[in-house]
Amino acid sequence: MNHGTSSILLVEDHPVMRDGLATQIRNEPDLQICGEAEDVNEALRLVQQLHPDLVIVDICLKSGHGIDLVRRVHDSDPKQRMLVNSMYDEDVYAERALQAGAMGYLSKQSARGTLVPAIRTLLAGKTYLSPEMTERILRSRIGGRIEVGKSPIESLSNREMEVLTLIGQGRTTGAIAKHLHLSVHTIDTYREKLKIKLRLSNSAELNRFAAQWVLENG
Amino acid sequence: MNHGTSSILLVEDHPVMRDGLATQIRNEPDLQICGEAEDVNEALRLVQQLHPDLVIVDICLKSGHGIDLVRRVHDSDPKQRMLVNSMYDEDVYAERALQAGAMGYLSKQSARGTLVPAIRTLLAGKTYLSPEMTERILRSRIGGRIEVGKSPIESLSNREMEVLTLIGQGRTTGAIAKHLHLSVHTIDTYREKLKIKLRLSNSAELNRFAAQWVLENG
DNA sequence: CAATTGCATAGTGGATTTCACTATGCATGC
DNA sequence: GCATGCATAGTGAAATCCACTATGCAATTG
Repeated sequence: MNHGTSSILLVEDHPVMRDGLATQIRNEPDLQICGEAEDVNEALRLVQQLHPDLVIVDICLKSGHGIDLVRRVHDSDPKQRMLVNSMYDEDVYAERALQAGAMGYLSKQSARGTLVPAIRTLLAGKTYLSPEMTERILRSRIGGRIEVGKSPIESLSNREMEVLTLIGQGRTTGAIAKHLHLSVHTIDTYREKLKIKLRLSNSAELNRFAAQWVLENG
Repeated sequence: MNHGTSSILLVEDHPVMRDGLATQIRNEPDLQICGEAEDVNEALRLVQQLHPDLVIVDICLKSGHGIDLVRRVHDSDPKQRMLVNSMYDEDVYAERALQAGAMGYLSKQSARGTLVPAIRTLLAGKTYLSPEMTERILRSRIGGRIEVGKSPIESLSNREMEVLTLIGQGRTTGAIAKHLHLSVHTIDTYREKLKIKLRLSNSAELNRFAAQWVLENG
């Protein structure tokens, strides 16, 4: 597959962002965009149908999380190459993305012009990470020593993080339940878990923490 | 200024996103990108130097917040037209952006192809908001026109402001009542008053607003 | 001056959320 | 196979939210 053109599927619900990715990719004669998807279901369908050489997934999609998509694609085809593209400042999602089955992670900080090298690295069957991320992950894996400034945020599960974000956007328990198609009891349980993990003593503090967190990180 | 080409300054620290914006703008012969900035200081310098017809500002920048930039530019030149571009799902920033002095707000949800119409609307001296946002804002201020630059915070009484601060510190209704030696009912009434005056639709939004306000002021 | 308006305070009652529990099914890991 | 963690959901009592009404006191205004 490497000697012809390589097909790329874009999963991105932000139109301007999609244009940005497309523009950079179209400059490369041997790369071709074979499809675009805006949500998880559409993306899953297209992956099955087109079997692209590479899928580029945005972390945050309208319906459902990018990480979910990565996991589901990885479950159905562990060989599918996926590059996760994050718009957030902080790399709270990097390790999660890799664990879910992505082979590369591009953060907002990534310098102009890293997209194409990242794509080529993945197409060559290798893993792409920014130098900083590589450094960070290696240090945390090998040393095992206490990481300075490590926030309890990182101990949150994906679902917990998702709920935290929604709380921080000022949504009611009921609204969150509806949004995620879950019982209010379930959201309630997540709130309790969040309070324990983040060492907050009541709902008011959780709301405040979530609001600040959303302001500072996506 | 409207019969020649219009100059646009991009303030965006995400390279792919910048490409996306640039691609769409370059399709229009009468629009010209006169500069690009990646952080607040560079942006301020370029605005002073180039006096562009329009500045497009991303909400979240590496160093400092996009809203800050909008406020600072607005303070130095209230006539400068600014369009805020948000990558977030929810419109937590929309009203803040307008209050800070922006004349338009594009969210992630904005349909493909709303960028150029938004630009033209601003260049024509009008305000651009998505239909949903317009609806939302109009509903919350029936009769009153949109006054940018004036915060509803100013309409709060001293006691109301005090309660807002305490809410933003993450305190319970009960805790606030005890702290101020008042009945919980009274605090409850203040909460309701605050929601009305600040045009928030429920308690969750009030908590979020208060937390953000305390972060930035108080 | 009487009337209105705004503020601080507090109550009622039904709907919703919080909070501290328990519980099940499914993975992962040792 | 047995512990641990995650996602999900329920129960019941306490707290809170939310939309009302209400009172007393100031300042403003016609």
